[in-house]
Amino acid sequence: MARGKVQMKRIENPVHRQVTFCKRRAGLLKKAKELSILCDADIGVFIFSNHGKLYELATNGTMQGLIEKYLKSTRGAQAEPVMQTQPLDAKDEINMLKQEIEILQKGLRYMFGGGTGTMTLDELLVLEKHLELWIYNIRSTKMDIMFQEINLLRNKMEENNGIANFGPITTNNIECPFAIPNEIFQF
Amino acid sequence: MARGKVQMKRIENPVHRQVTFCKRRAGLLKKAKELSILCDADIGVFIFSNHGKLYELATNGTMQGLIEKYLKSTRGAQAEPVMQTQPLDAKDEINMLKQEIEILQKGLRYMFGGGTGTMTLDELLVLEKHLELWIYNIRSTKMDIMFQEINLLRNKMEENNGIANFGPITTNNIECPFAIPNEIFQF
DNA sequence: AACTATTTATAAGA
DNA sequence: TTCTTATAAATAGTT
Repeated sequence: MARGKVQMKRIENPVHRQVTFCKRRAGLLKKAKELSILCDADIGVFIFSNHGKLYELATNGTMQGLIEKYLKSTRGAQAEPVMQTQPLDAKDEINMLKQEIEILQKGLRYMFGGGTGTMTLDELLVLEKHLELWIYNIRSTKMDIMFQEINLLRNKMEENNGIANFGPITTNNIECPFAIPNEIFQF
Repeated sequence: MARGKVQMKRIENPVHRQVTFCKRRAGLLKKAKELSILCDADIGVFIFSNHGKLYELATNGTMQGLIEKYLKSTRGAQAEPVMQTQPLDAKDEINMLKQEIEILQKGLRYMFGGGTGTMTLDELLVLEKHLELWIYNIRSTKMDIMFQEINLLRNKMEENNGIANFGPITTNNIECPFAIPNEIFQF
């Protein structure tokens, strides 16, 4: 467009092509932005260079949002390639949540282990002890909850029959390790 | 850009805006096509007019294909066949993951709050399972490390005495559940 | 839509 | 890449 007309075909010289790509890419994105502003339009552009690098512009909100809008818009007309936005959203959300779980777990590791991803034997021992304590606490709490529930049940029964006689109480995997004093049912 | 510079803001006159939209839209799509041809790039453009009408260009293949490429590119190397999971499964998975996150977060609070929070029995069971798995992984890792160390030690001893005879190997709480073949000490 | 007067974009060179 | 500049293209305002 300057210093000579350009032939509309692939530029074979790679350096030349790269330079032109840079310049025209910038130009295209600028034009897109201008159109969007002047005419209040919503525009998405993505450009993959011949080596696969992505350049993008979404004039309003995110590219994700625009793509969804696009898919909605097209499926109305075509009636067939439908129902694709939902799975996309879902996939995204799942990935995000999985990442979040990763992070939480990493966070836990940091707090207990004290840092690195590759832990030493000693660190592992410390972590293991922490977790064992944690599980112990969880099991205690489970016990507490079950006792409370038994207590409630017991009180209800008392209203009718007087005090019943329970056998040994177990939860999931654990037998209650101590005798349950009757006082526990009486506050 | 001719007969006067243009202010870079929304054109308020609707007729004027519509005309400019037409002209510049054509220009943008032309530029996109040219860039694609000249520089061997893969370009997607979609334009929604302010009244919601869609204009699009996909320079190579379909917009669908481009969008998939885009999503793959932005999502990192996940490279899944993007559009095919069942929405219901996805929703289920999302809910499960969300619940899991809740539980992990509560678990953190629970641990650092010194024990009791307000976790339900079911939540405690889930957390317990997490921790059990975690401990299992820790113990596996410990095993690996110890085997490695034994291996090193063994090699050193070989330099002096030849092959020694180890008894059953145990780590903290777990006895090694299988016989260790002598070959393991010989690379 | 067509027609220009101008502004922009940009090819080639440095 | 970036800058420069001659020229090709795009396009704002008008018809």
